[in-house]
Amino acid sequence: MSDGRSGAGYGGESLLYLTDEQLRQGIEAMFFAYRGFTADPDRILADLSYGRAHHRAIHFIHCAPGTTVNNLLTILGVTKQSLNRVLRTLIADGLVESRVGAQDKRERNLHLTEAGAALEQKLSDAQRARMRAAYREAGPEAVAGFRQVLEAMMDPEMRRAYIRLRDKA
Amino acid sequence: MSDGRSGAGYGGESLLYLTDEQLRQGIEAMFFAYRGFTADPDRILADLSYGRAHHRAIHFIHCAPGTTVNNLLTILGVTKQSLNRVLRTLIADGLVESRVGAQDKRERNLHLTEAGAALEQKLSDAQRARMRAAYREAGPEAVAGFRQVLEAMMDPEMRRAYIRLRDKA
DNA sequence: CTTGGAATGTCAACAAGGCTGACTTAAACT
DNA sequence: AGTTTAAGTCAGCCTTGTTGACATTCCAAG
Repeated sequence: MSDGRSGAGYGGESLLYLTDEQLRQGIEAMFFAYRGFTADPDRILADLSYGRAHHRAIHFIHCAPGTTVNNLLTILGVTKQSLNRVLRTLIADGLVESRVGAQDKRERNLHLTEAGAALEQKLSDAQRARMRAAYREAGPEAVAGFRQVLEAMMDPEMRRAYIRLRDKA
Repeated sequence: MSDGRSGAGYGGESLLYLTDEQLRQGIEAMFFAYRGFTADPDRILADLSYGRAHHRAIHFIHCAPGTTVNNLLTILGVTKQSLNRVLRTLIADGLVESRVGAQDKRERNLHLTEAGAALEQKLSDAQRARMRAAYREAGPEAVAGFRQVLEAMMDPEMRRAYIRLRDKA
């Protein structure tokens, strides 16, 4: 399994022969890049004594206003108890509003308040600024490739969720 | 290379104009992809009651055998107390060996034992398998772009560390 | 109509792994 | 000799994951 090289796939193997070393570099690139990716929002959140979990909740509530707790759970891939803790503080702090469902009263529909939307804006401005700079530096074709590889790296279920969100916009 | 258009409704021509929506999609792609990226090793580690922190330590000790604690600290971006907790269990479990430095006896040079190397192999085989599949699916040019964007997204300091590791190999 | 099961959300307690701060030890440098 | 540096330790805190127990609501079968 580790002759330092990995087998060739169907078609065009001469162009795509992936050594363990090349793959290892990709792994490290993901590690370091993800750190950069989260660094700016993390700094903002630290001042507010929130964490990355709060950011994720705010992000997806912003993208899908009125979503239920269960929806959010699936997207975020955490337990409902874990999410609930974060949600509770956001609601207590007046950033998120939780309305009892109209048809099904078991559900809660989640929305950002004005204050919540303002924080969302601040956080994503910071994150987008870095992303924009990286996109500009790398160029359009690199960006297309970037997105293709990321998509191929997702778990199938998450990939479907991602595509659903993408196409809705 | 000249038509520059590849799926995903992402036209390269629009890159001077990076809409918030396009950037948001990139942000979500990073989020979902990173989850996939860590999923396989996480499963293996859970059975051993280790966590991602142990994986990272093992990974970088493997890449730079004989590295010092201080080096590792800088690469991983955590405090020595945090790293020490992880390192202590790895040493106690016989996966990592800590040798007093030859020239500077204050330093400790870290190496994987045979058992440590075996676990490293198992973890990175899993992670590489996914990476390889994603690379194959996306194709060589996408991979080049992927790496370029990731590199541009890193903090400058981490970028230097990344390049140093890359060029050493 | 009632009742039992499924879905949804909440509360409590615990563990991993970050963090800070204070301190020790040993070696190196000046 | 005195200072600085590398490493390790102890204590305690916070965020954010986890399970388990529980309350509420809905719906469908009896």
